[in-house]
Amino acid sequence: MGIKGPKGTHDIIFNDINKWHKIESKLTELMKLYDYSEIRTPIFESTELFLRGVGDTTDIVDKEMYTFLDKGNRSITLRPEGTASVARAFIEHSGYNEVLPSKFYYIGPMFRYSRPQTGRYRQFHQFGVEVIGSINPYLDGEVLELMMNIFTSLGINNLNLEINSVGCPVCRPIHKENLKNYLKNNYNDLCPTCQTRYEKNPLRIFDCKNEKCQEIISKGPLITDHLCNDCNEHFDKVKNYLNMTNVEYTINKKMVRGLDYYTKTAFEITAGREGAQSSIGGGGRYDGLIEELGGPSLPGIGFAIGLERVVLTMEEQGLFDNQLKTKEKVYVANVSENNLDAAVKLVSELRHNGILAINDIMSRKLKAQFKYANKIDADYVITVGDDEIKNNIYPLKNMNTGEQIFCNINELIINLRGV
RNA sequence: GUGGGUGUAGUUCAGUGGUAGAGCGCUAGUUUGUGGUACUAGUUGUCGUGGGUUCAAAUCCCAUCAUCCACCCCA
Repeated sequence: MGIKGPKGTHDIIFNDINKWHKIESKLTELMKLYDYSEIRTPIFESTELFLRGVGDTTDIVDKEMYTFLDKGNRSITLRPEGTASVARAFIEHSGYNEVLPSKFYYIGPMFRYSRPQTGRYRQFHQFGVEVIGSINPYLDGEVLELMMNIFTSLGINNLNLEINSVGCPVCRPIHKENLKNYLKNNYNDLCPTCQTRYEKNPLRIFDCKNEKCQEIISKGPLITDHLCNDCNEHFDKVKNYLNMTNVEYTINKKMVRGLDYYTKTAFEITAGREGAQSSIGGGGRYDGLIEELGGPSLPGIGFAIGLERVVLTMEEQGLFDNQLKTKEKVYVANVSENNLDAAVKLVSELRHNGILAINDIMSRKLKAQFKYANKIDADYVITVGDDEIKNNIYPLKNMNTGEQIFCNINELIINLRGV
């Protein structure tokens, strides 16, 4: 069978690339409207960046990183997410000395070592946005509204935005202690993973699917009910922004997110897919991250969306069906091998006049060339033969209507330029 | 990392112990320089890989790899 792509990777090839182009062009179009600029960071970084940035109690760092030593014995990791790299680049290039806030977007491959399944790959692609330098809750609102605008602009239905506040360094430690005190009595009834969570990161017990754990945790204290004044006000203003801009959302008081750096606003979005991998985007505020990575104390917020999942969702919702062709296609057929040179010259001339034109490169007979033109969805066929060359009169056939008109080369160009 | 399903032509799959198959696709042809339909012909396989059982294995058994699905986690 020859060599196959490594486990968990996939090729975007043939018709599929058009789906990606459609999404990507919509993304860049929207980024211009919101005035975000692209940032391109390396796909590998020092392992330490993710240990400190993402957090070493997270599953991503714990068991999903592609880490290796390079030839200089440096520990390198293929990026599992984008935020840490953006933060690192921002600090490294003293973004804090530039006008704030910094508004970035990125798009590119991410890498996580886990068992592949629907909507999940080892190399997958994320689009993400990061804004650094503003603590204003209306920024949270803007970022959320932007994310929803992306999905709705792509035509995606059944969107469900869930938001929550996970507190800040003032209120979260207190809540953590409360939670631990509450859970102490039920410790033995927790599942084994939650028992370790109890020690390392008790908030994540909210994520457990185990019924018993859910029953226990559902009676426990919720962070949202014990936020400090600052966090409470912040959360209220975020909700206000969403209400003003008609963004629908639900509050999920149990949502905690898998990355350690989140503070205050956290959110996640699904798009109606049943069960597995329904999440197509998520993010939150990370007010401590820049400082944690050695920069000044600057707040930040961002989100990432999983492009494979967007493609999947759009396929399921039938959003790729009537893709508009961007350009009309002209096929120049040659009656015999003798006319090939003339066809090539004509094609070249058409192309230099901004017309999409192609000619036979498979030595097909005339009839087969027409079949081919049909298969590749050509809109027009020009036939080049001895008589045409001699008289400078070429048949121009409209492949959709079947009509054929005759004109000279200049008229061909004039006719085709307009289409 | 845990559990389950599936590996046969480019693709979707049939074949359950006895000569390797079908649809779709692709290529060509159906006389003279014009496509979509129809008809005809052709095309690609170490039946995932390695071992075992058997006179005989695509078929049964074991292993392995790949892939898909679910859990975990996330996008």
